[in-house]
Amino acid sequence: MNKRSAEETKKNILEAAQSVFTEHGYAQASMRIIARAAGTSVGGLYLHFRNKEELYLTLVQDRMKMLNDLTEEALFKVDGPAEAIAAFISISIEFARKNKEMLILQGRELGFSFGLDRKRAFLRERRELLADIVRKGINTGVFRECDADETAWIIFNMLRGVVVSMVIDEEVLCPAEAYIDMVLHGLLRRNGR
Amino acid sequence: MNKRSAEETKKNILEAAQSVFTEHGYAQASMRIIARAAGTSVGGLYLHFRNKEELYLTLVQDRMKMLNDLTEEALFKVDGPAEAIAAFISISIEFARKNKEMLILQGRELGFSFGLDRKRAFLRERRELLADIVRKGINTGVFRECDADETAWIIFNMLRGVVVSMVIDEEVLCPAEAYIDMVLHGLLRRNGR
Amino acid sequence: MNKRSAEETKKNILEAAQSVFTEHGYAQASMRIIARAAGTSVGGLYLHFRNKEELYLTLVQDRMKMLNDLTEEALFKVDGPAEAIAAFISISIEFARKNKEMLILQGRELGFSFGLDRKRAFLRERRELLADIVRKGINTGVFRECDADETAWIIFNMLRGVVVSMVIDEEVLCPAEAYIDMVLHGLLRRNGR
Amino acid sequence: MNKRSAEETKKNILEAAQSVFTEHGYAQASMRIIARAAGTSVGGLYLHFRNKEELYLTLVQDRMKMLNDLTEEALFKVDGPAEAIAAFISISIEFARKNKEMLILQGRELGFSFGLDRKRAFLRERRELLADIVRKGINTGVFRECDADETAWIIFNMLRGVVVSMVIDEEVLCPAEAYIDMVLHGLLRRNGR
DNA sequence: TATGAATGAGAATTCATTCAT
DNA sequence: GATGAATGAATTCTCATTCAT
Repeated sequence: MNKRSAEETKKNILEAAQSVFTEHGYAQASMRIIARAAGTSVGGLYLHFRNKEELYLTLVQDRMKMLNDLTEEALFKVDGPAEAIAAFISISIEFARKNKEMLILQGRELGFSFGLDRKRAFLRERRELLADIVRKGINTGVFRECDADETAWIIFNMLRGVVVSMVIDEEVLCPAEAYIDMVLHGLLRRNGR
Repeated sequence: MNKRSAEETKKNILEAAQSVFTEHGYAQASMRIIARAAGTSVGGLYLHFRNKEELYLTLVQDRMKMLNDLTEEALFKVDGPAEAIAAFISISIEFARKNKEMLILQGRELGFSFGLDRKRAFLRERRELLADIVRKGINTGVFRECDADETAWIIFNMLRGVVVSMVIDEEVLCPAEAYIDMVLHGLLRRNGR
Repeated sequence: MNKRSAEETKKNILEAAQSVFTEHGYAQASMRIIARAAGTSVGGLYLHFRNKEELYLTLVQDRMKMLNDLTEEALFKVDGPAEAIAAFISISIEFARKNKEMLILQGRELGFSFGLDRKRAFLRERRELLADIVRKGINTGVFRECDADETAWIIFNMLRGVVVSMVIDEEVLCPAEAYIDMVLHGLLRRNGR
Repeated sequence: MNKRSAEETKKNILEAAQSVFTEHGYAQASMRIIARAAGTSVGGLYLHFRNKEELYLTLVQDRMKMLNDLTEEALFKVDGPAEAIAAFISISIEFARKNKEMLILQGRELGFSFGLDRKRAFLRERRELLADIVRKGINTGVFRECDADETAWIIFNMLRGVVVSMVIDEEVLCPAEAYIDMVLHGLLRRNGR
């Protein structure tokens, strides 16, 4: 086969793997099942990925890049820090809705290999992106004075919790707007409101 | 051996199991390793727990009860909904700091047995507790008008995200006060502030 | 405890063991289950029997003796070889009905230990008893000329088949009389009949 | 490896398994031993059979089919019910001599799965075949009046006893003719004989 | 005597990975 | 490149037997 079809096979495998990982979890997803789902052979998997871990991590990288691209694109279209925060939250929740467990099947199962480092780098980057937005909001007087890094952590963890919720709760999620509202306004009643 | 030592052994096993589960995750924590960590034999494990799942679930039940007790106690001492929210958040984060992964090693790995149902019931209960506080806040005019259930979900998921963060990030957490602040005040600058 | 109650305990254990062996088979009958059924402890079992095999074999010896006693008693009351054959068959089937698997759970599972030898001796003895009856029948002209030993084997195996049937078939057995009839008359139509 | 060698391996395994089951019995025949005997690995066994039970049952099905084929063939060549009975007995004993324990290692050990049902169906079928022969013998006046079903049961159980004897007794068997004679003539002296 | 917790070898089964075809 | 049979180590779990109490 030529390069193109090799690339296609790889894509096939990744898609199949995602659905299998999503359904069974990492440990319970056997290479045999993934191969079958991808319409290839067990050996075929090893032609494209050195081992199970690499297959999994490739998948994760893919999603991380995808989320980064989506976020970048959305922030580009947006004006002002409040809108930026709103966009960040919307994109994150929407993405999570579509990729669910992919985001929570964590490196812990994989034994803290290099994959975790990359994930951490990715997470840090996103947190810093958030912190930048917050900082800008404070500097322009749109947001109240606060520690931008801490605030970024908080919003970020809130979004991670949404992912957990999707995996565990089997209930309808509340809309992204509610999260945005909470972040922007908090709970306390405002004067003159 | 007498009953006392049986009870002690059980406690030993639970403690060892917690540390092994915490370090390796559920799937990678083998009964052999747990037995070794508990200073007992593989067979000994099965003398006290019917199987791996029961061992794990016992651990989880323990923590759930512990957290419930702590929360109840804290809320009893507190005045007003804002303080109640603050207490709920503090307690949750403090507890998570001490129990880490125990709260995130999820049912998916265990095949969605009754264990998951109990966890869900536990989570629902806590969410409802939160919702009650929020409702009271709204009714007394302390909190702004909002959907109490949604708000409870949001705060709850934020706290879950904190747990995830503890498991993954290996970084210093921002203090509970920051979370409380965010929930109570939100980000936007208030008039006259 | 004194000797009497020790003897009673032993009897208790044997009875419990029989019912457990009968229900689970030898391999699946665990000492724990037998102990529980006997209302004693696992250790208690080993106070009365050196090991599982000895417990089982004791049981088998008991039944063998019981069957021998019953047979002897019945043959004593009977006149003529035809009646003796009939009695032997009746007793055997009746006994099998009451003791079922005890007779078929065989030494093979136990690794051909000395137990098998005793069983074989028992079986040989019974076959010889049958052969004696047949021989007497031939000598007195009641039975036709035939090889008495072979005939004993045949009748004996027929009775073993009845036991197998009880274990496997879960159907109503045909009455002992039918077996007796077959043995005495055979299938072919007789002249003048 | 190609399909041919897969098929061959399967055959190898079955042959090895038969000899191991025959020697140790079902419960004591471990997959490790069977694998070693088949010159393959433990995992290899599971490549061809879902589990131990399936491996065993495949073996049993094979023998059942073989015996059915042999019987059918023999009955086809034979004239009259007496000869048919004789053929049935000869074939059964000859077959048992060659396949020994395969026929007696029982379903009880296997937990009464579907395997037992098939065995029972097989046994019932054979009993009915016998009953048909007997019925025909009665109708044509060759056999005396009797209950054909009961008679079939009796002959059948006799043959099962032969199998038991082969497994247990380690002695020379008496020839099939002796069994045939007993079934056809019975023990009692006939008039004018 | 009696108990039952503890032991550890051994069972069935799974599965990532390799490699001859 | 592609296949899928083969490997064997690792997993969970069972159980006869021992022994401190």
